[in-house]
Amino acid sequence: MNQAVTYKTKCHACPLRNKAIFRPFKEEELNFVMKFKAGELTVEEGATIVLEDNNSPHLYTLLEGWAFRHKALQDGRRQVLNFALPGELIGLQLALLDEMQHTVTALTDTTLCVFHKEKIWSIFQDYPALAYSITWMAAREEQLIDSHLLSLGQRTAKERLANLILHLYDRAETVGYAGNMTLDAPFSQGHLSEALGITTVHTSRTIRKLHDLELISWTRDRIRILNRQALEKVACYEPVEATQRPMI
Amino acid sequence: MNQAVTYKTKCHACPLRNKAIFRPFKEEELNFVMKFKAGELTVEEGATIVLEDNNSPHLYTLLEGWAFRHKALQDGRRQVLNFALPGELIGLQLALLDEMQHTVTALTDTTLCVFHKEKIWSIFQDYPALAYSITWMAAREEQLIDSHLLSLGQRTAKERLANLILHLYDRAETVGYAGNMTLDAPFSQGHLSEALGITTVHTSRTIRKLHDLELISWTRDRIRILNRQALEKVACYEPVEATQRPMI
DNA sequence: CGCCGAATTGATCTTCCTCAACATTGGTGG
DNA sequence: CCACCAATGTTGAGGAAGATCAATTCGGCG
Repeated sequence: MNQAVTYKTKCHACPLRNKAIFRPFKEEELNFVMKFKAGELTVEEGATIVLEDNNSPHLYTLLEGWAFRHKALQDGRRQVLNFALPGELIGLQLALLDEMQHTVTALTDTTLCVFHKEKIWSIFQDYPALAYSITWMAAREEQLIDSHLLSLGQRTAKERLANLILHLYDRAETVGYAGNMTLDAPFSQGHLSEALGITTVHTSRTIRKLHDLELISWTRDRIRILNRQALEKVACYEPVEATQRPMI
Repeated sequence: MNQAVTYKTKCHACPLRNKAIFRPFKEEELNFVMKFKAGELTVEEGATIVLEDNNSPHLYTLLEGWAFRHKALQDGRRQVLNFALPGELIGLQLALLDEMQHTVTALTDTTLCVFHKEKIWSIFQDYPALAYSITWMAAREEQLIDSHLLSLGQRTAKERLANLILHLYDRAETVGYAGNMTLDAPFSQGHLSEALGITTVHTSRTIRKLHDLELISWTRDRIRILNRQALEKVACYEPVEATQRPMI
């Protein structure tokens, strides 16, 4: 399963923490996280990070790359629940509820920080500030899914697509994966379809529509927003405000 | 806004805690929660409990009745994100993220336990077990939304409805709001439609289909499951297992 | 160059929406 | 207690959004 454990990055030298979007860490907190950290993991594009119903003993923070959470019906229909970007926790449900009801797959080659999930309890006992951060992140994830749910339930395909592009752009920008109206998009139209709840055929046609309206341009691995204002209008977009957030 | 504060129920005499579904509480924990509790609130059917963008200083536990979380687009299209039953936290996103991106409305007359949200931090500091419970509940809520998301994205209207009925029945049963294949259903077809992401017209027709298949019966305020096995099949249902859960 | 997976396009079918009329229910006031 | 009203639910007809099926085309890559 294309996974390799290494111990490269020390938390103090964590390349993520410098990003403006993350709340600064005290020396003390860093030391604590270091103790909590079990190692580092590299996962290749397309490989599974956490499998549904699989009781892995780990909890992760995505350090580098894209991943996505998804969930399938018995007959194979699959829904992408959300995309994950660096700084986000993976496997929290598993750690807390002792069961995973979705799968997480690497969209690109990824690097992850590995934690032992049994130690999560010690965080709650010894480091309330970190425990609070974890809960904060869980609540934020819920917000993201809430708005995705609103999309699937109420928006048309075109609105959904426009919305997803803007949403991913904004999130990717905070970690340097997008900027200058350009989003490095490692997902295929297939992934997009599964997130939007429409077929690939219809996704292709919908992209074309936005393209013809000169709102976006689309190349294999790059999405460019040509007219943000108009795109937001199509999307009925409500921006995610970008206050500093915690990270573990 | 039809809200009245009282101080009736002492946590020790909380009518909910006896339910088998909830994890037993130590005397010590009860005392702590008592201190945290600010009072009790009664909200009438149809009234708003927490409003989007409104920075209420409170966090609630639903004690009695049904509520629902929903979120709307500017043009009025509205999506029900989830229904809330006794024992569930309301307003956690607000308490943690300091902003609410959805509204919570009482579906029936409800009673709520009121907490001051600033005190949430003291829970994390002084009572890690309770903090853990809060996070647990957040993670579980995420699971529920995940599976709702799967429905909206991948299931047909008929499957969605069948699924929602089973899901609500199972959840309601754990708190005594359903049993014997009968669910006391305080929601209108309108609410159901907004949860399923389809129009009321189509909801009505879809109910009729399940009715004609003799899977359910439907009266104004009561849904009866006539053939659970067949209904599960239609729904592609995956049951929520019912392990004991925490409550605050 | 040839292959394979991903993307595009067209034609047709199904699901669900829209609009509009009508029925039913529960509540309210005379 | 009945009559009326508003909200909710039902039914029909026609239309639009999106699915399905199938045939190409495109774009890396060995």
